[in-house]
Amino acid sequence: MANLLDDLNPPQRDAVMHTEGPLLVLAGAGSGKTRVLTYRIAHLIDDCGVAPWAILAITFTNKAAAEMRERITGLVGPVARDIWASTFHSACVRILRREADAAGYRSDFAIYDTDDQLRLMRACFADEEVDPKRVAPRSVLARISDAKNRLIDAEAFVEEADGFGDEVVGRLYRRYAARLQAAGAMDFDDLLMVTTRVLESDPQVRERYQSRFAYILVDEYQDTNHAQYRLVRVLAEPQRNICAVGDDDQGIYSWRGADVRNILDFERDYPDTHVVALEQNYRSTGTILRAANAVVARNRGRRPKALWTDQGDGEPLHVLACRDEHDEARTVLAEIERARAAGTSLDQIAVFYRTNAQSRSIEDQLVRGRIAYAVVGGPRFYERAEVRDALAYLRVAANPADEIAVARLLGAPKRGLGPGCLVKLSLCAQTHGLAIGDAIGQADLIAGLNQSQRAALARTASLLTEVADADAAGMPLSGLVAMVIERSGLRAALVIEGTLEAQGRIENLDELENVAAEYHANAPEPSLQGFLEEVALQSDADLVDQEHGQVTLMTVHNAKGLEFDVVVMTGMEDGIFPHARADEPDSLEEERRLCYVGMTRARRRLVLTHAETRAIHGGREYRLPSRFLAEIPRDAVATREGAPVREAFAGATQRSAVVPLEAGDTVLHATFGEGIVTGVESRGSLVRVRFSRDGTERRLMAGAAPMRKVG
DNA sequence: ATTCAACGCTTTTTT
DNA sequence: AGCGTTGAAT
Repeated sequence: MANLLDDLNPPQRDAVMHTEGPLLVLAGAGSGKTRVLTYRIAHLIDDCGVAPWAILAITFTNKAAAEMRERITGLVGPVARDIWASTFHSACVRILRREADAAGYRSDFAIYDTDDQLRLMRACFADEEVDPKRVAPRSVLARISDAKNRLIDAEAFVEEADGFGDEVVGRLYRRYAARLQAAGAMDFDDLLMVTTRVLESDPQVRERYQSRFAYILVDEYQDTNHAQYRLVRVLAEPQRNICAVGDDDQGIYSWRGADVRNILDFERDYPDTHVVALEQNYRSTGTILRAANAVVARNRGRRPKALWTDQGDGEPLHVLACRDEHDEARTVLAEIERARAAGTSLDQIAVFYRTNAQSRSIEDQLVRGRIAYAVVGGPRFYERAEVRDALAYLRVAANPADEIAVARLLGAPKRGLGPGCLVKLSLCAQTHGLAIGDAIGQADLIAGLNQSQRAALARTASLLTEVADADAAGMPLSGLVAMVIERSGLRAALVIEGTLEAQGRIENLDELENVAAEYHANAPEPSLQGFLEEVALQSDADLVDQEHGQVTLMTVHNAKGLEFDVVVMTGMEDGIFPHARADEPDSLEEERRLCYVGMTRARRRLVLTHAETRAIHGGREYRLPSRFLAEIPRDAVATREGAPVREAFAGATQRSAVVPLEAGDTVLHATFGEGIVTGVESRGSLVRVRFSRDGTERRLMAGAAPMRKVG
């Protein structure tokens, strides 16, 4: 360990060595906070004799937790396995499974994600006879989420309700909470709220975890909400060995209840706090850093700080104006090809955007350019309809009370079991005191069903029982998944459909089987419940794969914690970034922090693009460059105008005037090697080339592609 | 009672 | 451009 400390600069070392009492690490972007966190834990274990299981390390994503554990393993060996390193939500689930009794739940509770929540809320609207067109179910869910994040349960909400709107929300909140409870389910916010409530109200449970977790570390502390704040606070007592790491300039989740005050007020909450500021940046060039600092410096109410680097200035930023989103996409493509020609590997290139919808035009262009890419956070695998359908069977097998999953499974595949049938089923369950999933097997108790419906229900019931039995008998998960896919008829229905789209869905079902097999092979204690839990708590950011030679496309939110040699930030336009709905001063400041987060992901080259017009909601709108662009010092930017694509096309004409490419020419490409021109399009600006190395034919931009004529 | 096809409204960011 | 609701067909 002693020599490990040599890897650290003085403030980093200070943060690692200060083990007792509250510690606040203000870690600027790229200042090596992960290293501090891992070394600190290694130091606790190796030098201070702290038991690994007495350490609770909270990270923002599961992936970050896994990586941290891996790095600590590298430092202290396999004992790192016993550290509790996880997200808030995962840690809460783990506590709640043990303490379900005290929390008033069964230990096999299901976890409802956004989609489940919405379905359940729609049912509540029906119960309460609220018109979903007058009040949006999503907005009610948002209100409830907000309340739960502030630890306000339905009863407290109703008590405080103020005005008619609140009265309606209160009624829906009550109903929603009751139905969740009846379904044996918790939503994401419940995980935090219920855990905190149990810890705060039950002395036995509290004592158990307080004495267990002697050392607590929380990463991304600026993005904790009130419930998380209270959770940490109660767990940290009485020793208060709490280490909070964060950066108030990177708080980007206030819309999700995160409260930057948690980090700004840390010293007030823990008066004897030792504060360490990490301000040396090891990631970016001086120019990128200077530009990002200048932008975020416009925010009021931040801790003043000055990130610095001893690396050189590097190259200037590039701000590129584009005609429209297609032009912008071509610009991105050109930028990627340029970076690749300069020797940057694709996985060191990222494209950011403010909203997910923006990925589409860029994806189209990358497909044309044959650039391998991965979109983080589009339609998630586990959110695809067919995958959810299959999962619904597993969910009901694990928890028959899960009414949302029952509703889902009845409709997939189509077999004459619709909403009417669901109503009868739930009525039957109620009158006979059965879980709704168990009522499926009691079709003879239900009046008004036809013969084929009874048969379908019976088949479904026996499948569910068999899945549950097979699980109990220890059948591997992939076997359970296969059983569901085959026996439910999900696969057969898609095979009959026979379309290309159905083919893709079948592949997704196969992939689910693979995922299950992988889970079974990797999880320490695989179980059906554990699998469903992982599915529910997996985040988009967990799926970032920076090792497979692909460009990464993602929202700026998902980029937090990552770094790339080359970053292209697209859609730098007022109304998009900052977003049009961020019109209040506070939310504008959050947009600015988001911009700062995006900019500071870049190590060497940062390109910002904006389009003059953009297709939005059907129509085409004129857009002004983002005000954030104007906040970047002029002398940090190389290009202010002139779309590079237009430059590229101009260059193409110029160059083709000198060396016009035509079919039959031999060219040498920086990446693909030698090839023969097989065709020319768009008056010479696009050429088709068949490359001899791999036999592929590619369409390339004559002016922009890193390629020259050799014969 | 279920299913399918057309219409109209809506979208920021996510554990 | 996608989804959910509505209305018509089976």
